[in-house]
Amino acid sequence: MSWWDIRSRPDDEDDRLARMEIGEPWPRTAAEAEAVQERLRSLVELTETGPVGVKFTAGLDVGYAPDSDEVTGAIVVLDSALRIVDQAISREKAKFPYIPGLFAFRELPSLLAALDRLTVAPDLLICDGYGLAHPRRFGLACHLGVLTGLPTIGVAKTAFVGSHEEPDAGRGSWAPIILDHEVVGRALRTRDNVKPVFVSQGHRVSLDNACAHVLRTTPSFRLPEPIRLADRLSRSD
DNA sequence: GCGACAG
DNA sequence: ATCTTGTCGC
Repeated sequence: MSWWDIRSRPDDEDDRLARMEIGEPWPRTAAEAEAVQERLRSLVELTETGPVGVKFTAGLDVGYAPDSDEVTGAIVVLDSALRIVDQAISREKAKFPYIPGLFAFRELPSLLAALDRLTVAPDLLICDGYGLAHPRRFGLACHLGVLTGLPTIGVAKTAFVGSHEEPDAGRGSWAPIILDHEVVGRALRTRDNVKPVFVSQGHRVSLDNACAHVLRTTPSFRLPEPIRLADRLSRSD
């Protein structure tokens, strides 16, 4: 049995929750984690249009080792020509199990540690997962944005919440993702005749610009180059 | 109640 | 996410 127990109850409500917003301590139960999401979601900024001349774009991903409970957070920073200018990893024991909707509590600690190890400060973070397109409108990209204050975008490889039409076959085509009668993201085609990716706002970037940044950083493959490279880095060694 | 469910 | 044989399609 693992050290966590998602069935156990929190003891001392409010002060404990307030401290958990900044990760002291890190939530241990699903109820605690959901409460933190409910409290932090009001801090998400969705009306800013986003940075214009982005110099350094970071891609973030987390890799899992086969026979351990270790996670490896990886970040790659690219310049506007998509050349690598910095990268960092952080490997540590997982602090939360994988639970759909609470994904961030598993991946955030190693990503924040890796961010601390960068020497080049990114202007924009592209996260592997969702942002606004989330049951409580607070996916990994929103959470990372609120904690760092940086503009963030969520890019996921599979559908999670909401529904969407099939976008046209050409690169750049898209269809809105609808959840509870609201637009929470887009299914965006990044290559002709290839499955779309799922883009949603994280923090301080409009949906239009989020999609523009995704296309700008996706010259060759299905996924944005920053995420591809971070994924590769998270598996190395 | 049952299945589905970002990585 | 990761393991992993075979299978289907271009």
